[in-house]
Amino acid sequence: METKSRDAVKQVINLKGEPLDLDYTFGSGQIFLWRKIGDWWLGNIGPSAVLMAKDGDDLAVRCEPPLSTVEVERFLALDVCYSEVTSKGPKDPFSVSLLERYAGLRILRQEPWFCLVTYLVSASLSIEAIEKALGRISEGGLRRTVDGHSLNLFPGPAAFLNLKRPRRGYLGRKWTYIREAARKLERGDMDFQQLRSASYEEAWSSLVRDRGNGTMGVGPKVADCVLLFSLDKAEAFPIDRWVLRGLLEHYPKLVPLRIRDRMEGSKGSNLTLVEYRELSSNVRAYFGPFGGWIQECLFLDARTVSRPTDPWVA
DNA sequence: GCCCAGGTGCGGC
DNA sequence: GCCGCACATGGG
Repeated sequence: METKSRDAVKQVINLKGEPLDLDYTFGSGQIFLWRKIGDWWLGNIGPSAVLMAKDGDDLAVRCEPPLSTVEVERFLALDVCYSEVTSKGPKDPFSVSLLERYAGLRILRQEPWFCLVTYLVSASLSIEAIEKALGRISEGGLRRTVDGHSLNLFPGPAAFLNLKRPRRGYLGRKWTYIREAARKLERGDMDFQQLRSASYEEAWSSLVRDRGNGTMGVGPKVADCVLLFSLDKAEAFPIDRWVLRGLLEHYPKLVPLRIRDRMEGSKGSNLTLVEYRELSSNVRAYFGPFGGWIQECLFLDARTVSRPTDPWVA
C-alpha cells in the first residue's frame, strides 16, 4: 500500500537558448484547460498529465504516464527557431517590438480534435466562457493525476459521441456541430493527417464551410485557428475582432478601404467571407511564413490595451 | 436589465 | 454578394 502519491519522474529539458515563456504561451488564449499552480503549469499532452516549469535555461517536466523528451518538445514547438520567426517577419518597428515584448510566446502544436472543438465553441464567446464550456465537456473524459494534481483528459471523437449533454440545450447548435465533426473523423471524411500535409490554401478551403462543402460551424476564422494551432500552418493568421482592431490601428494600409470605412462608422459588423479572404491574403503576404506567431502577439496586445488586468497578460 | 464576448448560418434583398 | 438577425451564456 502506498501511503502517499508517488512522484512522477522529473525530466529536465535544456532549451539551448531557445526562448520560452510559459505564461505568455499558456495565457495567450491559444489553448485552454491549462492552469497555473505556483510556478508550474498543469495540463495534458496526449494521454499524459503534465506539470512544467521554467528553471533558467532548463525546462522541468513531470508526466504521468511518462512522455519522451521529443514528445514534449514537439508540443512546445521547440523545433521552431525563434530567431527564424524574427528574421522572417517584417521589419517595421511595431512588429519588431511585438516579438520583443512577447519573446518566448510559442505557438503550440495542439491536438487537432481538441483544437477544432475549442474554436467551434469559441464563436462569439468570451475566453472565460470558452474555458468553462470545454471544462464541462472534459468532465466526461478520463482522469489523470501527476504529483497529486488531477485533471480530465478531453474526450476523443468516439468518446464524445457517447457523451450526454450536461444539460438540455447546452451549447445549442454548436453541440451538433461538434458531433458532426466527430462523425466525419470517425468515418474518415475528415483527416487531420491529410490537412497537415496539404498546403495552407488547400487545407483552409477544405475546412471552411462554403456552398455545402467543409464543416458546419467552421468559418474562415475558426479554420485559421485550427490550422495555426494544431496543423503546422504557421502562416495562418486568424482575424477576429481583436486582431482586426489591431490591424486597423497599426497596419491600416493592409486593410481594404471598404472594410476600414465600415468599421469607422460605429460598432464592428463582421467581415464577409470575401472580405476575410482579401484581408487574409494581404496580411499573409505582409507577415510571412510565421505570421501566425506575430498574430498571437497582436491579439494579446490588442486585448491588453483594452483589458490591462488580465492575469498573464500584464 | 443591458452590453459584450477569439463568429457562423440563414433568409431576404 | 451583402446585410441583419438569431444563437448561447457568463461577467461587468
